[in-house]
Amino acid sequence: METEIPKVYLPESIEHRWARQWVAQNLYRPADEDGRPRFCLVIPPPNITGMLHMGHMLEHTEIDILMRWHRMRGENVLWLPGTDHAAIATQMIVERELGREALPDLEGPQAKSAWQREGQRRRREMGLEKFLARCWKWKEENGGTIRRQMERLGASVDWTRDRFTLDPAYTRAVQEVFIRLYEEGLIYRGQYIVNWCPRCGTAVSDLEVVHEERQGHLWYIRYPFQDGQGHLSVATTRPETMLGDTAVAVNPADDRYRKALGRQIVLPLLRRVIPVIADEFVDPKFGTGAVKVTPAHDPNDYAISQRHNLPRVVVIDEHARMTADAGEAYRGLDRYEAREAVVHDLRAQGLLERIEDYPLSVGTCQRCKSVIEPLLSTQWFMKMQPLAEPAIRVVEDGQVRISPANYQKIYLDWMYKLHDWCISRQLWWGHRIPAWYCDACGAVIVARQTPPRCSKCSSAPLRADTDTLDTWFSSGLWPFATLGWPDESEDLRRFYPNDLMIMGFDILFFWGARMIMLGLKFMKDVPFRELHIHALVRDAERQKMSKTKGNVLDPLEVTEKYGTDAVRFALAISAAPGTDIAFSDEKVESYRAFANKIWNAGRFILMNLQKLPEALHSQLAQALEPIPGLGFEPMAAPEHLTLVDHWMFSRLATVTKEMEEALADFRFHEAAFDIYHFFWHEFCDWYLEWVKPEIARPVEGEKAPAAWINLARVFEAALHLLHPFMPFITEELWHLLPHRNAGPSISLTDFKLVNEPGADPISEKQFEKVQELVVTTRNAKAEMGLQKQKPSLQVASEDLRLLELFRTHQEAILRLAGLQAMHLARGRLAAEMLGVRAGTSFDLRVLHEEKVDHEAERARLQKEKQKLEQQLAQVQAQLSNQEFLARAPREVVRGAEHRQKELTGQYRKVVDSLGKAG
RNA sequence: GGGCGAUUAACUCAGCGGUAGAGUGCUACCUUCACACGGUAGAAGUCACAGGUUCGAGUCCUGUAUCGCCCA
Repeated sequence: METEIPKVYLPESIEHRWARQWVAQNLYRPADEDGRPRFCLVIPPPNITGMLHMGHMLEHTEIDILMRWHRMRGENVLWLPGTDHAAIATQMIVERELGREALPDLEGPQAKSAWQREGQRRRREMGLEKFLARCWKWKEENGGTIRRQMERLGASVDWTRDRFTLDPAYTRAVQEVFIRLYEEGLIYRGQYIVNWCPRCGTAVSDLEVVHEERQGHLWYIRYPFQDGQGHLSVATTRPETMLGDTAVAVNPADDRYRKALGRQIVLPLLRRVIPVIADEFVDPKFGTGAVKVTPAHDPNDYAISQRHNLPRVVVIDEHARMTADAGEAYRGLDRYEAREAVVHDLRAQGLLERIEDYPLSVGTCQRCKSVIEPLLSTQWFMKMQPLAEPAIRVVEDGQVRISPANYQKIYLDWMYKLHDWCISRQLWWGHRIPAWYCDACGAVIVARQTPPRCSKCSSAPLRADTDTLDTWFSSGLWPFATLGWPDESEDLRRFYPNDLMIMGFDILFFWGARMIMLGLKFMKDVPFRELHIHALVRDAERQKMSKTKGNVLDPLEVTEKYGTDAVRFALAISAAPGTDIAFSDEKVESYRAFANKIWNAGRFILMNLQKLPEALHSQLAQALEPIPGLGFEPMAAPEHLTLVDHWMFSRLATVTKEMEEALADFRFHEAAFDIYHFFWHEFCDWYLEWVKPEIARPVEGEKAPAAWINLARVFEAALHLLHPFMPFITEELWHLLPHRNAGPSISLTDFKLVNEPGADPISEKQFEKVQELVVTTRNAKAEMGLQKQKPSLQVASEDLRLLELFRTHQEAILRLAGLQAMHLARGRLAAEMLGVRAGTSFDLRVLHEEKVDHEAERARLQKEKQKLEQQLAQVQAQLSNQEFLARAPREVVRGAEHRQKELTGQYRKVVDSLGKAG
C-alpha cells in the first residue's frame, strides 16, 4: 500500500483545519459539574486595540500547556478568554480616525498629532452619544483581531464564555463595586495634585507615568528680599513654574538661612510678595538649599502648602498653556515657550545667576509619551491602605503563591508604600462614574440609577459626572466579574477562586495587585492560588521588542513560516523562570526540525502499520489505551518484554514524573527539554532503531507481535506527553493511529501522568551497558576510519553476566554498531594490541585488516592519557586528604574510590598502548 | 539616590555544595528502504575578578568590575 504521508512535515496543511475544528466543536467548554476536580484560569485580557505580540504568544503558550496538561489529567478545565476595552488607546485611535476623515490630505510626521487634535475637537462637537456609537462600531469591526489570532494559535479556551469589560453584565459589576466602595468611604472625591497628560486630556495614575532620564538644566534664580537688603538664590529645573510660587522654603536645621526665615520676598516678574518658610522636607544639599514652592504644580510643594497654609496659584492649564494668573506677559504661552520667556526676562533683569547641566527624571505618559504635568485637579480616588493590608497578608502567609519567588518581594515592596489611586479619567470610552451633582446645593449623589432629583435639596435636574473609570479599575474585578458577580452564579461558585493566573511583570501592579485587593474585598477570598510571572521575549540581540526600534515580530508570521508547534516549543524550552528569552529564527528552526522528527517517527510507524493485516489493527488499538489507574505501564505479558522494552517503559515513567514535577513548578524549560530528549535521543535513536527489524518485517497470523504492541503503546504515551507543547502535530498523528473509541481530540483523552512504580533501575543499568558497548565501538571505528566497514569485534570482561547480556542482544548490537561479528571472551584484552579500547567494565578490540594510521592513534592516546592524568590527580588528591575521608558522606567517598579504580585501569591501558604504538 | 537580577563552550542558555551540561554553530565521515528539518563520531570552557566559609565552591558569604531591569 502506497503511503500518502509526506516526507517533510507541513504544518500549514493541518493547523488551520484543527484550529477551526477545535473552535467549531466547542471542545474546551468545561463539562457540567461531575465530581472531577476543576482547574480554572481567566486570561489576562488583551486590549481590543491590540494585536498579539510575542509576549502574548509566550503567555498563551505557557497557559495552554498547563490547561492541556490538567485536562489530560482528567480535570474539568476552564480557561476563560476575553478582552479589555483599553480606554485611552481606543479613544485615541477613534479620535485619530475622526481627524483623518476631516483632514484627509495631511501627510508626513506631523499628520498624526494634527489628526489627534482635530479628532478631539470633533469628538466634543459630536457629543458623547455619537462618539460612543462610533467607538462601538470600531470595536465591532476591529476588536476581534485578538480572538481570531488566538483561534489560529489553538488556545484551548472556552469561547462560549468570552467576556469584554464593557459588556452590560460586566458594567453592572463595575458600578456595583464603585458604589459599595463609595458607601464604605473607600472611594472619595477631592482636589489634589494628579498626573495630567495634556495631550490625552486626562488624569492618569502613578503607574501610568513612565520616568525617563533626560538631560536638563538647573537654573539659579535670585529672589530679592522685600526690604531691598540682598536676595535668596533658588535652583529649579522648571523656571516657568516660578510664576506660581507662593513661598520659598529652607530646611529648619540649615544655619545658612536662619536669618532669612520670616522675611518677605518679592517674586520676580510678577512682584508678588511671598514668605520664606522652614520645612523639614527641604534637602539642604539640593541647589542652594533654598527652594521655590509652587503648590499647584508639584506634589511635594502641595504638601508643603498644606502644612504652611499657603495659597495655590494655578499658572498652567490642562492644555499645558499658561493661565491668566501667570501674568499678562505669559498668558496663553505653551509651557516650554513660557520657560524661554521667563528665562529671557530674568536674565534681562539680572536675576539669573547661572545655569548648570542637570540630569533629571521626567514623567511621561505611558500611552502617548507626552511630558506629564502635575496639576491641581478634582478627581475620584480609591483609598489603598485598608485594601492593601489584607492583600499583603495573603501573599506573606502563602495563600497566594507568587512565582518566581523574587517577584513576591517586588510585590510586597510596592504594596507597602502604596498611595491612593486616582481612578477618574476625563475620557468618554469606558465605565461612567455613577455620580451626579446638584448645582443648587452642591451635593454629590452616587447611585445605581439616575436620581430624578437631589436627595438633599430636591432640586432637579442633576448634572451627571462625565468622567469614566480607569480601565485598570475594571480589570481588577476580572477574576470574579467574568464569572457573573454580583449575582451568585453557578460559575462563580464553581470557579472562584481561580487556581492560577499567569501574566507579564509589566502588569503585576496594574492587574495582579488590584485583582488580589478587590478579590479579597468582594469575594472574601483570594482571586487565585498562584500568580506566575512569565519572562519577557526579546529579539535575537536581546533587545526589547518595540515598534520604534522596528524589531517587533508578529507571532502569526513566525507561526506561518515555521508552524505553531515549533514556535510554541521554542518559547517553552527557553522559558527558564527569571530569565528573559532571546528569540531567534535559528531557535525556531531547530524545533521545527524536532517537529519534523516527530512527524517522521510517526510516518515510519504508520507506513509499517498500513502493511499489517486489518485484523491486527484492533489489537493494536487496544494497546493504545491506558490501564485505568496505571496509565501506560507495558501491556504485553512480561515474557514478551525484552530489555529494550523494560528500559523504554522505565524511561517513560521517569520522564512523565519529571515533567509533572517541572510543570507544577512552572519550569516549562525543563519539562520541554525532558520530552525533547526522551523523544529524540531515547525513543527515536535507540528504541525505534532497536525494534526496526521487528516492525518492518511482514506479519502473518492472527496475533499482533509484542514488539508492535509495545511500540504503539510507547508512541501513544509520547504523543500525550508532547501534546501540551505541540498540540497540532500530536492531534494529527493521534488521529492517524487506530484507536478503538477515538474521541474528537487527543486533548480530551485521559492520560495518567504520574506513574511512579514504572521505573526499573536494573533494566536501565543493563541497557546502559549495551549502549556503552555500541557507542565505544562506533567511536573506535570512526577513529580508525572504518565507518564504512563492517569489522568484527572482540569483547572481553571479567563479568560473566555482562558477557551473557551482550550475547543475548548480539543481533541488535551488531546492527547498531555496524559489525559483522562479535567474539565474547572472559578476561581482559592485552593492551599491546592496537585498537583496544577499555570501557568501564569491559575491553574491546576492533579487528581490521587495513593499516592503522599510527600517528593519529598515537595522538589520540596522548590526549587520552593527559585527560586521564588530570582526572586521576583530582581523585587522588581527594582520597589522600584525611579530612575528606573523615567528613565526607560515605557514598561520596566510595564513589571516589570506585572512580579511582576505573581511571587507574584505563590509564594503565593507555600507557601500555602508547608504549606499543610509539 | 534605593532595590533586584545577570556575568558558565563561538552564540543562546540550563545547572546552584560532591566527576562541567544542552541547543545552535563548527570539524570529519555517511545520501543505509522514517527523517539531510537526517545519521554517526569529534573538537571546544581559569564557570567575570578578589577574598572568605567548607573535607570539598559555577554552586554558599563578602567585596570589586561590567551589563540589565524596577522604584524614587
